[in-house]
Amino acid sequence: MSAFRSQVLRVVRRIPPGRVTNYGAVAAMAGKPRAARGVGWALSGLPEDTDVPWWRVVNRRGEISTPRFNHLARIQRALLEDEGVEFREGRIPLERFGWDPDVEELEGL
DNA sequence: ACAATGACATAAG
DNA sequence: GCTTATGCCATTG
Repeated sequence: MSAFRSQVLRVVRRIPPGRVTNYGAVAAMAGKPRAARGVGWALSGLPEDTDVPWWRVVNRRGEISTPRFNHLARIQRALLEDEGVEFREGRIPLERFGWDPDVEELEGL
């Protein structure tokens, strides 16, 4: 278990329900702004019973980046919709559901 | 240490 | 907007 992976999981756990973020942002919050791929790897090894909301992590376009040939993508979408996240033409409007620490404070004002 | 892989990101055509 | 190419980071053989 690398420190990087622990950080990634810690960050993903902070993502509020009904919101999504991208790998790059998670990587940045984990301390490695360019480790988006590392984040993807970290999430790929998560167990099903994990307490980490990995489904709130999508790619920069707001699309589900999980393998299309796997059930994973399907359950991810189901979980997101269940939290109130809307899918627009197969992708999520990051302008509304995209989560960023800065935006979080702006909205909280 | 090197090469290859991956749930990525960004730039260029 | 889509397809390629390049860069980046962590992990594995």
